[in-house]
Amino acid sequence: MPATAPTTTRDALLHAAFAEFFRHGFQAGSLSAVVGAAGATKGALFHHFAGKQALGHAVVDEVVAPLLATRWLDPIADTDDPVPALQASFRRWIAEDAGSGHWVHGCPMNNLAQEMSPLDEGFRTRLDALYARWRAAVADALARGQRAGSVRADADVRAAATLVVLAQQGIWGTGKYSQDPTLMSQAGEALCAYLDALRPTTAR
Amino acid sequence: MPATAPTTTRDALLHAAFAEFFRHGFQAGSLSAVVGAAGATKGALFHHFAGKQALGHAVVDEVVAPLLATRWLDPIADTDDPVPALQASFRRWIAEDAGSGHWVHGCPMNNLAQEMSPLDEGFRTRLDALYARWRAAVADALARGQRAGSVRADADVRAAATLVVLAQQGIWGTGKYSQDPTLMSQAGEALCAYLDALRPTTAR
DNA sequence: CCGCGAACATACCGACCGGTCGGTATGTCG
DNA sequence: CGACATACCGACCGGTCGGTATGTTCGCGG
Repeated sequence: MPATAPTTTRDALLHAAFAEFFRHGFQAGSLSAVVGAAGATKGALFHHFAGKQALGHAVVDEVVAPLLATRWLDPIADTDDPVPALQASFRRWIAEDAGSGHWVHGCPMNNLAQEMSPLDEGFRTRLDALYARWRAAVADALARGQRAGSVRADADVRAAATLVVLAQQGIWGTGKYSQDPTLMSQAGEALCAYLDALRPTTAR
Repeated sequence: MPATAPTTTRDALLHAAFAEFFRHGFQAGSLSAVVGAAGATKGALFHHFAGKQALGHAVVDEVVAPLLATRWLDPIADTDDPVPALQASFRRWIAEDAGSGHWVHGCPMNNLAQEMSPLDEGFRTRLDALYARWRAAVADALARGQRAGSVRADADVRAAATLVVLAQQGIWGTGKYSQDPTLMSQAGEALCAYLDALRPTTAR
């Protein structure tokens, strides 16, 4: 076994690449900056990844996808009352990103999807699949809510799930260009109001 | 006099730059490609614009802003019944972009806002102002609807306007990564359903 | 008819990019 | 201990980028 575990250098590169692409975009992101931030060298990077494109794909698979799961999928995976769960997620992550300052760079997943989808089919299929999984998770949670009586029976769960995910893109995008956390949370509250309308009238 | 009038060269450069930045983004967009598409030269470009940044700002001021006005602002400028007007706009532009194929590149204004806002304050302030004007136009239209009785009096027009504009970003973003016009129009219909809920219950 | 500046064109520059390649250090294995 | 593999290093390459310096054309006031 080598002195340093092989996964450590690779992971350092992967996370440095995620940060670099998050801040500057994929195309404008510099591999020299990535290896610098990771404390590695070009040789190490090209040893572990076939090229910039492969590095980007690995970032989606191994960094972005788990982030999506912990942030948005897991919190609604088992709930029978999805409306407050979704509202809590939105309020929590809006507040957290506003506090950390990460919000000025938008949503990493949406950034990559918007920049790379028309240019690289590998990026597009990966990110399209992630967004489809996201919509399905929201739709499933809403359907469970319908069965449990916490969501109106006449609600179109597929359309609602599409709107929720699409609104997440819009909210983080709004924060990015406005650099105004007030506007961002106002946008979040507008979505929360929409979600409230999905509850049965008796529960309101 | 040159073979082409001076304003024509400048306009050709401007529109070629708009197309180039729309397809490849601002940073990845090439000035050589711009001058090639415009049938001009580097000398002409740097004669009319101080640099790539100034060219980009001019594209926002002189191409994107008028496009926003004709597409989204003018159609709701005077209406007292904003809900069907907004729905018609969304359905029309979704259908048009799906037909032209432009939709795979998303929304030009949102593309620039997402890419350049964290990097260039000149872009950010311009695009932030355009989005603010957009939100104001929607909110004004909804307020007129309230006065005319075509919009529920208890609706929060500011929050609704924020959601409508944010949803536009999300819908075009969804079309871009999914490359699925069906999903895009489904997203549009989800928003139209939300808009329907803004009408008075008696009108439904 | 002349000069003069605006409107271009052409040739070129340095910087930086992703990617390559010869080499090395540190193992493992028979 | 020799043969080989993995992990990593860093100088270097071709190419493209935004930008510039200089030359040329041409309408137009005098």
